[in-house]
Amino acid sequence: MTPPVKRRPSGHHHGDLRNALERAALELVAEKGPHGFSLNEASRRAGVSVAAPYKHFADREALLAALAVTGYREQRERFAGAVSALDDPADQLAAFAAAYVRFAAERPALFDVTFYAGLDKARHPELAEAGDALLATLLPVAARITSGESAAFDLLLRISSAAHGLAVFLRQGLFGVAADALEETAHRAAHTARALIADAKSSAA
Amino acid sequence: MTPPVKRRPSGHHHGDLRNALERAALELVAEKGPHGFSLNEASRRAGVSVAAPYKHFADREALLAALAVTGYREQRERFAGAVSALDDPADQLAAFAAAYVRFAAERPALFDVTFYAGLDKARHPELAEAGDALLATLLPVAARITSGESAAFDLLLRISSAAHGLAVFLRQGLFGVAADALEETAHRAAHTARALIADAKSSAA
DNA sequence: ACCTGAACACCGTTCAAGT
DNA sequence: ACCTGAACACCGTTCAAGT
Repeated sequence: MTPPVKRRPSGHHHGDLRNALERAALELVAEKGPHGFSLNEASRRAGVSVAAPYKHFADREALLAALAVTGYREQRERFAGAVSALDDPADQLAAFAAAYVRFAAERPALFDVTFYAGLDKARHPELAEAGDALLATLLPVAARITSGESAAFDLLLRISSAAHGLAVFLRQGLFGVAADALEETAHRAAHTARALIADAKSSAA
Repeated sequence: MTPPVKRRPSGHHHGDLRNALERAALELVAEKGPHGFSLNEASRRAGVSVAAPYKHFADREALLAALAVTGYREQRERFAGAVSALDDPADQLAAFAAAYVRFAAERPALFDVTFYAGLDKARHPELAEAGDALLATLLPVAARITSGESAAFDLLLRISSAAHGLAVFLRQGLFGVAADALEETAHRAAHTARALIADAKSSAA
């Protein structure tokens, strides 16, 4: 039997304060929204002083940025999974669009932190990198449909922005999109993706 | 010559503190982003005590909600203008999509407050109303293209979410969309709208 | 009716000090 | 190396009091 990890030598921590803080932060966002997160409250939940986080994160924003990187990474994994499960590139992009909406619905706190925490990309280059990695995963798929790299980027941007818009509407209940209309909205994203693919093909012809 | 309005009887205000606070708030958001706004700083800029705003707004969120209503209203005006300048419904919806992107680029602070301030619609029914008013302006246009109210709503939702996604990407510099690529992005939104219209027509046929 | 002054709990951040 | 304790400026909000 593994010993319980509850006791920690007072004055030190259990060795993974960084992760504990990230988890507490995500909890807080889930409970009170991206604005309800405070470093002090997260410290309290992790059982440390309010000064402790500064040994692991430069400031409040840096913790959020770390979570956002996690968000991008999980998106990339989901998208890669959706792509690798199919063969036809149009099917793959439609699945990507649906997965985008599903990510927002199934990981709402992570989605909000990643896209709604007001993180400045210029101040957090890791975010730009994570975003580029996402793009790099999908670009080859789009390139199998279009002729030319530029057209592939264009198509991918259109599908992504349409999926993002639907994901945001779903998250915020905008435009009459009910928060529980996940399947309908995911289907809508896939449908839109197919329409944009058809348009890209007819433009190329 | 109209007398300068600078002097105010100390102890009272110039009579429009509410507006002065809203302007100061929008200034702050423009300067430091939607999270950089504080009621105290806005009070300072308006030249009143930190308690004064509470005679005009229930709390910090209520001020933001008032600004968001302004945002929806200005959007509606812009969209109505784009629609009334044209005759063909497809042209009108394409112009609407382009205007959506332009609003984000030309009124960034207002766009951010309206969509990125984390306002809870359940707690601010005025927001839901303003959003519905927007929808009501565009629905008849979409209905001229589709057969049936439900299909019109569907088409409008697709065009709006695509435009919203592009607007967000432009505002946040996501997905390689440069912040200064306004015309290109507006054109992209219009193009996407036309593709979705074509798809709606072919689905109906 | 509209505003001030003072107060409270809370937050982000810093820094010297402890182990 | 990693954390605490105490401190600072700042914030949202309340309330009694002033005119």
